[in-house]
Amino acid sequence: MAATADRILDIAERLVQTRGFNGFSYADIAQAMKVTKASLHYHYPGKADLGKELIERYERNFLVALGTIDAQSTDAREKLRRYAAIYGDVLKGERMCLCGMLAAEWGTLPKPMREPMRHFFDENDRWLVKVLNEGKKEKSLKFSGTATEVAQALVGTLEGAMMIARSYGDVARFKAVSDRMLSDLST
Amino acid sequence: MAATADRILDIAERLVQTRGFNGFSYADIAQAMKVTKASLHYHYPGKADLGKELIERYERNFLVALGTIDAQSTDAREKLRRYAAIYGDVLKGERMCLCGMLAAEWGTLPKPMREPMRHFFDENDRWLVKVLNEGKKEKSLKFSGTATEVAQALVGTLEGAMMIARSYGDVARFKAVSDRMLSDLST
DNA sequence: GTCTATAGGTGGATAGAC
DNA sequence: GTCTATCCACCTATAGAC
Repeated sequence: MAATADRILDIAERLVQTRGFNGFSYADIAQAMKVTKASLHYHYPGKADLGKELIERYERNFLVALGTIDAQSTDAREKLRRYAAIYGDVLKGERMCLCGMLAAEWGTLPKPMREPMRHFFDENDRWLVKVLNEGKKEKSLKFSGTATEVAQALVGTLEGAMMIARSYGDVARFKAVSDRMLSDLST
Repeated sequence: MAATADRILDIAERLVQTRGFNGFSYADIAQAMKVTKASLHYHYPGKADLGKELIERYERNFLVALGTIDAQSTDAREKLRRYAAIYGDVLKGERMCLCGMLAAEWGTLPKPMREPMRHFFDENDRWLVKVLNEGKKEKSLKFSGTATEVAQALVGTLEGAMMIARSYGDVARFKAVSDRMLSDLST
């Protein structure tokens, strides 16, 4: 039954985004679901297995959201605005980006989770580079340097600003940084 | 004897910067120093006490470094370049910024460490705002929006880019983002 | 200040009944 | 699939000898 496995992921996802991968245990999930720890091991034998699934589902959902942005936006500037809004919405839920959190925990992250985590950022870069070039061509965006550099700066800024704003409990702080960045890129 | 207490901080600092506050234990420090765990508790009764001292020393050292930059730089643009270089040097040592790491672990961070951690960022902002305004006045720097917004964007970008670059083992990736940001602010 | 010894708890994980 | 029961490693922390 995928339902249980998915509920586990839902709860684990929230825990990682708020407390980090090293900051939660099977016991936390078990308590939230009102099952025993042993049941969880049936669905995900080890914590690293759970973590890997978590990242892969998160990336799938993220890519679907980017597809929706592509389908519904009129220009590249609007796409970028909506991209940043995703991060803002996560922060409003008092969460960090799942992969931003895991990047911070890189030093202790189980091997099977490392490559999938970077893959998330690679896909983000790929989409952003596409949008940035599109925006330059249609003249809704302007920037100096390569699109790749700008894309990486963009992700870095959003992840970093999010992380710091969360520790101040101040979503407006994130919004100010995000808006300024977008206006700097706008024609 | 301050020497032992300081050695403990040295080792704990490296551990937090590489593995996070939840990613190391008294046993790790004890092993590295070749003493027992019990000895460490004599110097720092609880892990939160150790963490608090860690942040406060880190901030003191950081502020000294900023003072040196103030004393030795010819203009604000140069100050900013050297500020970013501090982050780059930390990353070259395969470490994260201590407080960037703790910001990611906000959700599980012991209460006594929270305010000191934010104080570090407040002091960074304060210094950056001063430098940014100075640079605008002397025309070595240019930017839109308020100096506070730019300062917060700057710290966010450096912390975020650092975190992601570390997970790629790619210092050049950080340097590219950092350099681009500085050139965008330069006249 | 540092040690031995240990308490009391929690971590991830497994065996085997139902 | 979920349970009870249990394992063992590790965690932070303390008492008390030296």
